[in-house]
Amino acid sequence: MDRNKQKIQNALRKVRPFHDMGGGMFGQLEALVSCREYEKGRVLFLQDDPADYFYVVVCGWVKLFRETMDGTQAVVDVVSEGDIFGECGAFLDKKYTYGAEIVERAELIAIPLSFLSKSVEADGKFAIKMLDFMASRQSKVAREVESLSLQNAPQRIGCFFLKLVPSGQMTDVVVHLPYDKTLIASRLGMQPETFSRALRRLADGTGIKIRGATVEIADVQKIVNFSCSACSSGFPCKNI
Amino acid sequence: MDRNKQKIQNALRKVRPFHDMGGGMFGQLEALVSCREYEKGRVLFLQDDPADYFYVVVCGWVKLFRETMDGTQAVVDVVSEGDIFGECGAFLDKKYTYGAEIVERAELIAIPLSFLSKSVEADGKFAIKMLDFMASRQSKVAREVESLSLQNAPQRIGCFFLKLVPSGQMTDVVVHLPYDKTLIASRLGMQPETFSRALRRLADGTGIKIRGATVEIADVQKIVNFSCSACSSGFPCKNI
DNA sequence: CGAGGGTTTGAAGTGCATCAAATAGTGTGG
DNA sequence: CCACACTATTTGATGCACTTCAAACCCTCG
Repeated sequence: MDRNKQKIQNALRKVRPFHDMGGGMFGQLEALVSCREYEKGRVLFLQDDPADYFYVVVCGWVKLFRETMDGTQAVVDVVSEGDIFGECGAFLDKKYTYGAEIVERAELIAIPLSFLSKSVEADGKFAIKMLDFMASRQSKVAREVESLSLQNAPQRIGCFFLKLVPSGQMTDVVVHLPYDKTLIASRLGMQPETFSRALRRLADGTGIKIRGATVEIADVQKIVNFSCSACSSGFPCKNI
Repeated sequence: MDRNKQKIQNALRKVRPFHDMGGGMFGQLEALVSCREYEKGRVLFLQDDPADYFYVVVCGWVKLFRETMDGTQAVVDVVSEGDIFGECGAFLDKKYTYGAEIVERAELIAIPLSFLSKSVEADGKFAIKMLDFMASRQSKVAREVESLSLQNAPQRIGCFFLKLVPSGQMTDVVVHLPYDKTLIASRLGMQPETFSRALRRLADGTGIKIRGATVEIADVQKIVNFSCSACSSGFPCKNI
């Protein structure tokens, strides 16, 4: 039990807008939350479902998506450790604006949305932190829009890889694709076939080596040159 | 003077998150703000400029954009009456995350960002309203992402027209394009030439008539059928 | 009236999607 | 440990949508 509390506190410390949450606030929170494991394929909620909880990702990957009337799916985001999702349900009509599905076995902390709105209302400092978080999230999404309209398929993949590279490392990096290539493809707004071919074009242009789900990057700068000229955030473009 | 105050108060009443602002808050505000006219072409600020003010649009149109290293421009949004912009500068690094340029002569109210952060910190109810606003803004941008990846050019234009139709009206609507076709094109992530041709395809498919900047829509439902099947927000999809 | 930007049209090229099929990879039960 | 089923990924062929470049047209405004 105590171990679980410790885990939750550690996890929250890494997550905006909770990273410097005071002991008092944590005290209120710990009674309310649970940390659980979820299997791949599990659907947490769907778009327009009434919303009660939002989630903090401790580990694993979660796909956020929307579905059109004719059945196609658009991937809004794929989130992981240190991200939160579902917080949109605290506002608007208390409905989720996207669906959420586990794509790699994940541990999640579920927190009542009521806790979030109460905290915002009662604690001005926390409200600022929350707004700060929302603003950065928004600028992240704005960049997605830009990326879709200004970068071609190989460039978008390069951009995606750059975000996986530990910051500071510029040579001989090995990164691991965090989830299916098919999902990466739809995350980047392209078809799986296009992804496969674009990946080859990227490799030809930057000298990276692809072996299954492993990518060996000899020179990070080559990817920067290849991808970032068509993007308005210079490198490093990690989402603030 | 008094007339100006009246105008500002009326304008703010139509704008989230200020629509039901109390008299006290307005009292603090009125000393700080000004309402001015700006000519077409005027650049208010650029991406990464240090931010002091955010703006409320009383009338006119303002383009929000980002520029890449190779000089291309991505239009993030084009806002008008009832919208605010630049509020992102209150958070993050106190920098604007996009540039702003007047595209149709506009009247704007400039409000110090410090007023915004103080109000959020001091007034819990207002903080909630602000977050509500940010959440709806975000879901709007998420829809843009979706729209870019799931709808083709003529469908995106149809979607754009639907947002110009007064709600409820379903037959014999005449709408007026609010700004240059070239700008609409880049707002929708396409080239002017593509816009021109796609507009014709839309007209062929839905029976609308284009005369210069005027669009005559005999049957709104035809546009809905044409555009909305590839979108996850049903009609009406006005941005909440 | 003439200059300049906005808009349309034409022709040609590119990139991505689609359909179809082969191949690799993964987990299953025998 | 192998055979099988099933999924993920790659490859090929083809078509369409959008872009690009070039030029004409239109409209407005000095």
